[in-house]
Amino acid sequence: MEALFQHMERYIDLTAADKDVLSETLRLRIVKRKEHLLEEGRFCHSNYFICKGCCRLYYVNDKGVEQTVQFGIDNWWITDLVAYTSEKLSQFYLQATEAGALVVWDRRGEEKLFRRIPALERYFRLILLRAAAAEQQRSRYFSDLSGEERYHHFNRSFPEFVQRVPQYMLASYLGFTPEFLSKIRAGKT
Amino acid sequence: MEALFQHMERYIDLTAADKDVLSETLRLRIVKRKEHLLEEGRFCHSNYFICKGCCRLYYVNDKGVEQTVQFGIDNWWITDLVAYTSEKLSQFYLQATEAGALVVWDRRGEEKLFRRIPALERYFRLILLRAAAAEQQRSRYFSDLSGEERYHHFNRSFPEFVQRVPQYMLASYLGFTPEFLSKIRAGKT
DNA sequence: TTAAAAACTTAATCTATTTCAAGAAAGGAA
DNA sequence: TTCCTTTCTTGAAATAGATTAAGTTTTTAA
Repeated sequence: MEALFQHMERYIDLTAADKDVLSETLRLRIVKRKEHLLEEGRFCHSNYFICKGCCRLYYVNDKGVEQTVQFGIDNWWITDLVAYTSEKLSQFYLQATEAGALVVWDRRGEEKLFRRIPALERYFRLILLRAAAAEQQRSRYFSDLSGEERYHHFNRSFPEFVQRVPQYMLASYLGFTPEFLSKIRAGKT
Repeated sequence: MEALFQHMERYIDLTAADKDVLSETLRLRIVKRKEHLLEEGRFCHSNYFICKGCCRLYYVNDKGVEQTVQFGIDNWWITDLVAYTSEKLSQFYLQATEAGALVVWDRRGEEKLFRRIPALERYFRLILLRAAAAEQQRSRYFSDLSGEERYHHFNRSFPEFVQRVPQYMLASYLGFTPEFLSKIRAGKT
């Protein structure tokens, strides 16, 4: 929980009272490797802050193949935002790819929190802004680079991360097949 | 400007005084077809609310081809978020694809506005949340559908919009070449 | 410590999409 | 209207990456 406070304090000021309110309202969840936080066809009541660990948002296509659309690591928020905001059934799975600890932010009770700690509006505005900026960049790399270039670029940008997840998850995130990633690696290392 | 107030009031309450402050701080800008609001290599001081019209964010790749990464129409905000938030030089062009009217939100003066009208934090949080949710959906369609399917899906979802922009802009936005789009169209309609 | 499951590799074949090149149509300005 | 620019079309040849299938290596759980 301390990890979340520190993250928030990068963007806003929190009083001791604010932290008490947050501690009382939010709860910690310990997850095992491969544990699901959300499955397709379920309602999504929570947004998750990753204190420690790695999660991925993925879906399963008609052929039964898992496609990862987003990764989250320490100090990121992750959830199925469509399901979370619209109260519709989720079209995604949310899974911990390694053991870790999360803070669970519940949609029910969210408004109360925003009313009690208005600075949270700002906090989420700012992290969503960062995410949107990152997404514009990613859009660009995605259309500008070939699959192979995309892999090398990602590898250079996040070398430690590439070690943390299975290749097949990374491949689908980067927009190609695991077999192709295997070839890229064979060609260069 | 009235268009912006109406949009804000979908998410937050605005007093008459709030509107006065906004009117005094923000300014309206009329744009012609093809007019640029931002060019590569420039600083980006503004975020734009499109009252009426259509804009696109694009870059020019090594081959000199324009790649559209985002469209905005009536009631959307658009800018180069990396350049806007980091105060670095822009890597994108922002262009009006048709004549229109925009509200210019200036970064300098932004903090003052947030302090005077704290509800704006919430407004931007909520629209960024929507954008992030839409982006997760888009990510999914992008990896799940073939180029041709993506075009048909987009065409079905936004039929009126497809008429509004040149095919080559749409093609790069959908992730393929104008020639290919031409062939898709020839094949069906 | 071992068996089973999960993850990765390799190679041959196949295909969606790109590239190139040239011409046709449409649109705007004069 | 006419010209000039922009946008769109068409077809042939090339290619990045997918698919399939089988085998190998690594990891996990018992």
